[in-house]
Amino acid sequence: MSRPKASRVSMADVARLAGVSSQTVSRVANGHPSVVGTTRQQVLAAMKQLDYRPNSAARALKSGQFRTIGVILFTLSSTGNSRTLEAIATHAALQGYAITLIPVAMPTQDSVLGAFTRLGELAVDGVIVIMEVHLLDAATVTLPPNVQVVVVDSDADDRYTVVDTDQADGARQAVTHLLELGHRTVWHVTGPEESFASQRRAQAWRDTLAAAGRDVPPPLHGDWSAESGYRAGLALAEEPGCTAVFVSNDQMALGVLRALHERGRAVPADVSVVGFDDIPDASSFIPPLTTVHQDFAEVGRRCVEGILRQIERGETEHGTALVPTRLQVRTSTAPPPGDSR
Amino acid sequence: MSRPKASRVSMADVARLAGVSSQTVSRVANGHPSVVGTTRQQVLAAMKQLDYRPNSAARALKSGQFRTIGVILFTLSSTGNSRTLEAIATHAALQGYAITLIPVAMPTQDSVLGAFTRLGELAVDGVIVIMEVHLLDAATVTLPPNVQVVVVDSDADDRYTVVDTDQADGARQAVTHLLELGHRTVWHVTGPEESFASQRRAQAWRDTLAAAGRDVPPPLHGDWSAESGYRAGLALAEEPGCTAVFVSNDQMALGVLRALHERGRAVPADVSVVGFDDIPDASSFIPPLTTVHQDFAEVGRRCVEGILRQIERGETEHGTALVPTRLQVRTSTAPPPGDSR
DNA sequence: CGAGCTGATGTTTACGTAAACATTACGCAA
DNA sequence: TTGCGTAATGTTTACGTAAACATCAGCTCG
Repeated sequence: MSRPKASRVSMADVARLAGVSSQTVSRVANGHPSVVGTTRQQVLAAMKQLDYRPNSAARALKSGQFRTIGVILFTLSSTGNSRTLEAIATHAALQGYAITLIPVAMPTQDSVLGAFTRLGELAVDGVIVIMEVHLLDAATVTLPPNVQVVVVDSDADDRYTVVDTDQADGARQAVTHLLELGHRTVWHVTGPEESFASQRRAQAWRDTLAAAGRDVPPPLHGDWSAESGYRAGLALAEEPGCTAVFVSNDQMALGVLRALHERGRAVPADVSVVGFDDIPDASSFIPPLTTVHQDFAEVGRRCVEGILRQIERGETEHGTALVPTRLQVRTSTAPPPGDSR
Repeated sequence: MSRPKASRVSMADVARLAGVSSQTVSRVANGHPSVVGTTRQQVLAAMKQLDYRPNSAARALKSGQFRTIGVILFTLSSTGNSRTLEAIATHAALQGYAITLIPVAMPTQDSVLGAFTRLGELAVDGVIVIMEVHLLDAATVTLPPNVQVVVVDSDADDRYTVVDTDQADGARQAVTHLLELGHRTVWHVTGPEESFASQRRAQAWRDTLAAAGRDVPPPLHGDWSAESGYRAGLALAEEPGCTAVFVSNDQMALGVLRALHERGRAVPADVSVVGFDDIPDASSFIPPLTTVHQDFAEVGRRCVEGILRQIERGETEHGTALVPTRLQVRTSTAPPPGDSR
């Protein structure tokens, strides 16, 4: 085990060994052009010999930039959040930025406020918020100056740059698919009320049915969890007229599938089910789930792009970027029973 | 929108407004006892008025500590990793530490090496590695001094502090449960070869069967994905003697369930299935899955504890902490067919 | 042949904080 | 009263880096 006492090697140490000034070392470290080849070689050799590593704290202090992006989120337990985070981390690393995680213990304004307060002292150049913005409103005042914000899952709001999956179009594709199979109408299991994503999926479901002149059944409410989907599914199993369900995420769809199975309603023979997200497991549900594919990687990529545009180029126009979705058809959907097509 | 030009407020600014020296401001900021009440009030008022926020870069430069922990991981797509990360982030925040995420694009030694090199320039006091350590070996040399390491999923190895779920005991519980139900033996679907977790679960499966004097069927190999579990499940469905399967994680178990269902083998009437992890969705599988519950939150908590012990108290004894597991019995397990108990 | 320029390198300084040391002022004991 | 200790606060300095400015040598061109 190496002794931990080894104090850090600084530019001055390298400079001394290489017989140059520390400024020259700095120039070599930052790839400044006006250093002649032989000098550069000496410095590089000295760096290597001493195992020199730049001190990011000093660099940040001098430059005022941390090359770090903070990500505020409530939970990693949803596939969407963790996949988005992963994509953000990957793309940020590619651009030479680090990611600092700022978990919010509970989705209350107080906790969010606390997170933002801590953030004030944190070394970040920008923040990506993966959370409903209405929780953000009260916190705005405490945001430090010079810190940029990009938001996922937001109300359309010109105070922030927003990146989001095209929820409405995804829901429309799901409902249209079921109608085209011949179903007279489509039932719906929503996510939690506070979620803008859930709201938009529900609204698009309603609109699509209305546009086709169909009845709009009362929506059932879930909370994204498979368990809540199971409860909704039990209720749906009691509705004899229900032949098609659009569930607001895949986990709840899993619960719906189980409830229907337990109640003896076959999927897709009796009831067709469509989910939303296309989590990796969806293709292994019983039966494999037809679902709206979300491109989380793209969402993450655009978040990083957006925040870097603000940090590095000082752009402040707050646009909304919608990432398209795609319906992934598997075997949980079919024409309604009695349909002979 | 506030102008982003607002340059940061420093201690000197606060000191000027409060009519004290900047050192007094520093003392107030750090809760130093020897500041009299009235002075403290003045300083606090000035801080508030100017919206002062300490500059963490300067603080880190001065103190040599970043109050930040780096977390290196390969992917967030597995439930275990993201739940562990979440727990780490929560507990670190509680202790006043921030988390920096260091994603490794691919699980190759080169990528890991790259991550560690970047890490050298990164502002972290310690690192938690959620990854098989054999990928770590080549990278060790490049680890900066003064950076402590805690490892999850490791070989027993006294070079690092290791925190891990008690894989072996979990697997033993799973197999014992099936044997006690009356099954003559238990088949097994493994995770990827490189994973120590998978290796240990497989070894414990083998040992438990051997200790009970049972035959050890050839293990089937998966890669943690539901799809790979499905393929293993298809093979198992062809084994008439197979009445019980221990699958190395819940996602693969999901695939096994689908394969058995498609091949007309009823679970648990014909075949019993046990998983590992107890992901939230496991209770909504068809049928709800009996599985080994992992306490990811506890793993995360102990990781943070371990790394802080090294960072703050300089302890360097490298122990291994095993977090216990618990068998969560649901309805995917039953006595074998023909068993009349 | 020297003025002026250019390219390479060195010197000074500032970033914001906090440890170490210095200076007050006040109270209490001799 | 004087001297000394102590509590409260101020002053100096260093952390490692990089921008700004300074210097110096060599070279071109009138």
